[in-house]
Amino acid sequence: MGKIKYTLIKTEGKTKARLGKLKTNYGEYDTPMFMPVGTQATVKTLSVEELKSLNAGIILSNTYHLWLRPGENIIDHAGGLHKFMNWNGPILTDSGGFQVFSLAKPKDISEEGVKFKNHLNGDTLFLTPEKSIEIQNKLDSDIAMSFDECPPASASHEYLENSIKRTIRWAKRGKEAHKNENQSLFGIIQGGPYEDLRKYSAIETVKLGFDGYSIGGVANDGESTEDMYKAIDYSIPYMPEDKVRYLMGVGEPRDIIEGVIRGVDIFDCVLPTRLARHGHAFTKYGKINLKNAKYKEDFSPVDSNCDCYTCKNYTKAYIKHLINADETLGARLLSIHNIRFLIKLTEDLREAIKNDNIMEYRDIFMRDYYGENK
RNA sequence: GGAGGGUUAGCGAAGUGGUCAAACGCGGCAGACUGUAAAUCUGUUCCUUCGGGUUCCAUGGUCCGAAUCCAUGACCCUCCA
Repeated sequence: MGKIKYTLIKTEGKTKARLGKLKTNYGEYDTPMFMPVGTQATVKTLSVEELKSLNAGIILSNTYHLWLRPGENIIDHAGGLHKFMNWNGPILTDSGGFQVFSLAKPKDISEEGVKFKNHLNGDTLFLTPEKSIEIQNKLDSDIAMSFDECPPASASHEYLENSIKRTIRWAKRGKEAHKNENQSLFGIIQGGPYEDLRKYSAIETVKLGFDGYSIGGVANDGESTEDMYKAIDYSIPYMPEDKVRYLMGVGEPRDIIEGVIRGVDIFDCVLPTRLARHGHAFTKYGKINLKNAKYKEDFSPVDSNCDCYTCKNYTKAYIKHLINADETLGARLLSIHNIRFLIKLTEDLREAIKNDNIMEYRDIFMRDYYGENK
């Protein structure tokens, strides 16, 4: 048991795409990798057996949500998050940084920490970098994230400059508060789409010395895809080669591919499970909406190219019926498929890196999925 | 046999003289969703060649004007015999 260890195996011939290995407390995993999100200590609608069957590696959980419910002490008493949720694979906990964006107002953010309105009962709460790390230590996840401010896409250069500096000070405080020797701690690079800010944030964060680094603030509320790629391109050059690189919150297939090409190793996203609950499915030929009337009598699988349990056993017509009837099995079957789709995408990307033909892979994928040649 | 109440768009249900092609809910049809306050949210839902046309059980009437008032009929419900 100990810290996570990243080993770079090779870099793809013509791009920055990296093939790597991640040694964790719960086994070794290949990167690039997609990590399903299970905010409340559950990947919504899925059992851990189902997750395993998808070849999932690391899964995510969330400090803020588990802090409120059931409380970190209960999870501690249960023997940690792995035991509590019966997941014997690696877990990464987000720090609550995203909730700074989604629940707090700018005026609630101070040097000391962030004032939240408890979304369950309206109580006023205060989360600090130290508190976030302390909670994550107790949750006993394998990877803890630094507590950062995740500013909205509309934030100005001036606002962002102050914000990233504070986030760096918070990262330092969090690192000093971090006590769990079996838990890795990652730093987060912010700075919006600005080259100078990303550079500054990356250099200063790396100076503090973390076990891995992530790029944040690219998938909050309508950042353009262009700005996301800028954020990656401006951050990557300053991120160490021997540490894993994590692009937070990204899961649109195009963005995973573009992220990998730019040198990102791991991704997480709520998209596959949320889309599933809303009746949508990723397929080789683009995203489809099972609610559409045209699938009423379509007795073919969601994606005939897919190897998942759902595609091997169920038809579009049946899943459409389940979604329309508001039956939870529909959401579950589509969650299985959508997560598998993204994990399979990363498996294919690893293969393409091995074969030094990731650009060709991208072009074919884009043509099939988006019907374009980008 | 007597006394009341009712009939509104696919369904349920508001509306009781003009601002009504008719609230709202459901259902239907689409769209959005990127570190999950998200099994949520948004749009649309009589026909249309977008000028307009035809509607509120049916027919007739009053009125400048009717889903709304009057008459008759049909059907439904409740209570009394």
